[in-house]
Amino acid sequence: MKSEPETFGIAELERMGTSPWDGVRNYTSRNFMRAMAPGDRVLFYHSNASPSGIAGLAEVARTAYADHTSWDPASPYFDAKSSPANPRWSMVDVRFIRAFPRLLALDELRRVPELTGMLLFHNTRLSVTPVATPCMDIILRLAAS
DNA sequence: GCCAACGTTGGC
DNA sequence: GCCAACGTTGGC
Repeated sequence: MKSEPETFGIAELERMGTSPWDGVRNYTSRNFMRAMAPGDRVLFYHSNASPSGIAGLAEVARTAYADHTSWDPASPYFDAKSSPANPRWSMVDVRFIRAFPRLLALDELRRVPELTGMLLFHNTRLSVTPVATPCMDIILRLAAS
């Protein structure tokens, strides 16, 4: 799951413990969130950063529910086509597990042959993408090395 | 700040 | 339902 660290980074999640992952306004990403189950591991990716990359590990704490920021006119994520009666957008809750001792930069990840199939590299505009278990294991091992 | 990729909108 | 125009994301 991607977030711009200037807006919401791994440090904020650590401070909060558990946080709603609100503001996703892309159907593909929303659907990936709807498919998540509590306990699913989440890689926290810092986008639009220098460098961008994976900053830590979290987990899904609550299955998808309506993203109420979508009908809040004061929210930057407001969507006039969403309402409490007809919520268009969803979010999950995410719980902090750990920050990696070092950032796994996009550049480094791209050079790992076993990871080349990751949707992260192929649809760079998706803020939520699934990670295959073998990729997850490789990444967690990289983070520990 | 530029630009490529791509999702969304809306006219027809 | 097509597709051009436009907006957004995100790497660099």
